[in-house]
Amino acid sequence: MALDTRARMIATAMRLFQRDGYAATGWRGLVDAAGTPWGSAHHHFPGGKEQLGVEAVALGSAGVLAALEECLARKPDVADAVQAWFAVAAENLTASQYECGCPVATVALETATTVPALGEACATAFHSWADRLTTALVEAGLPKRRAGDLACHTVAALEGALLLARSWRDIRPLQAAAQNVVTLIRMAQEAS
Amino acid sequence: MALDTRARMIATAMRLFQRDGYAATGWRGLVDAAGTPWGSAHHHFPGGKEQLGVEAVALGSAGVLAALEECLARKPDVADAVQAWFAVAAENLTASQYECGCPVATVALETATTVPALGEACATAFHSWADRLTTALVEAGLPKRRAGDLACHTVAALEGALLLARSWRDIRPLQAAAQNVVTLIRMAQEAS
DNA sequence: CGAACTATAGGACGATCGTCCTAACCTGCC
DNA sequence: GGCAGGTTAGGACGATCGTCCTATAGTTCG
Repeated sequence: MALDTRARMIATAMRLFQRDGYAATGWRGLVDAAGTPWGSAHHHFPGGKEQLGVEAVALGSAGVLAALEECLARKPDVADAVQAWFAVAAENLTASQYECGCPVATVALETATTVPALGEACATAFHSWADRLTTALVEAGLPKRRAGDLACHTVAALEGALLLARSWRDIRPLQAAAQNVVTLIRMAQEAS
Repeated sequence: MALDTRARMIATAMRLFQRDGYAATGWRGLVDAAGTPWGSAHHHFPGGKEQLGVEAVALGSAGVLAALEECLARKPDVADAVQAWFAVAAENLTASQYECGCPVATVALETATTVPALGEACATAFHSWADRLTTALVEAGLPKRRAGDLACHTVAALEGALLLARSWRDIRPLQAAAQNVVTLIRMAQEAS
């Protein structure tokens, strides 16, 4: 099955890119890890490694967004949903022995100023999360401007906390970030 | 002058590592950018690229810590100092055309689980900032536990905001993060 | 059956990687 | 002046990189 091979390559790329980075991950290591044929790499991704990177970032981005969506659906209160979102991130981190933090951040930092296509894919990913969060906060009654700022800060806090947690091999930064962000959201809700 | 060459190599490595990442930066590009002799690379860094990485991270870490220290010295109020710290980061980002965000974050994500020596150097860097911030918050009257959590969240917010700002080529995430963190600090001060 | 298309197989290719080596150069001290 | 140490010069070395190619196997439809 062709789709199976392609999808497996993208999924493996997402995992390796977030663990080792974009530059340090090669085609050969990728096809070895994915168990996919080395000969079809360029066939499935005629755009080369850059195309693979864009698709891997898109897949990771969609996964994080889906997790947020599910938290919002499960928890009627926005602050609770955000808390749950951070908990999912912490769970993924520990379950992977601190290998899988954010599927976008590593690639984003590596390619922000040097590989335009990848930089844009990462920027889009971050925007999609912040946008979804913004609408949720607006629906919770926050003024649009405050909702946007708070959503932006929430995404930043998640990313930074994931970075610290991965570096320290300790999920405490995620817990601290979640607690503080929840406080800010509750405060903003009361003020509106 | 020997020290001059070595120091220039480390400073250039710090800049290139944070722009392109650790894996994507090679010795040859480094000595070209630094204008230092290619033949002395291994002479000054017998530990190889890994040693260069550790020293570059240490230099970057010291720079960020020095900036925080200066903000704390200049502003008597902790919240004001943190605000100024974020402003310095934003200034560095725009002055470098969004190339220089955090000198540690890129390397940290790339090497957290794969290059122990570098991973530890990055963890130490983050800890040094959080520790300094914690003592400042304790001196401002916060209970130790709350000070630690807040310091951790502040560092995470700075890192995450730098990531978003670099990706979006927009310093607004840094401003939003600063504002929210300052709010949290002021609130904690009032509660104590 | 056989033609048309997609996927796999496996490797060639030049470029670049990090490491390491030897010869030359410089500077200061006997 | 001569000699020892640290520094620079420049490149060799094998490994690995991303890209691209031809040949084979599998599938789809006439």
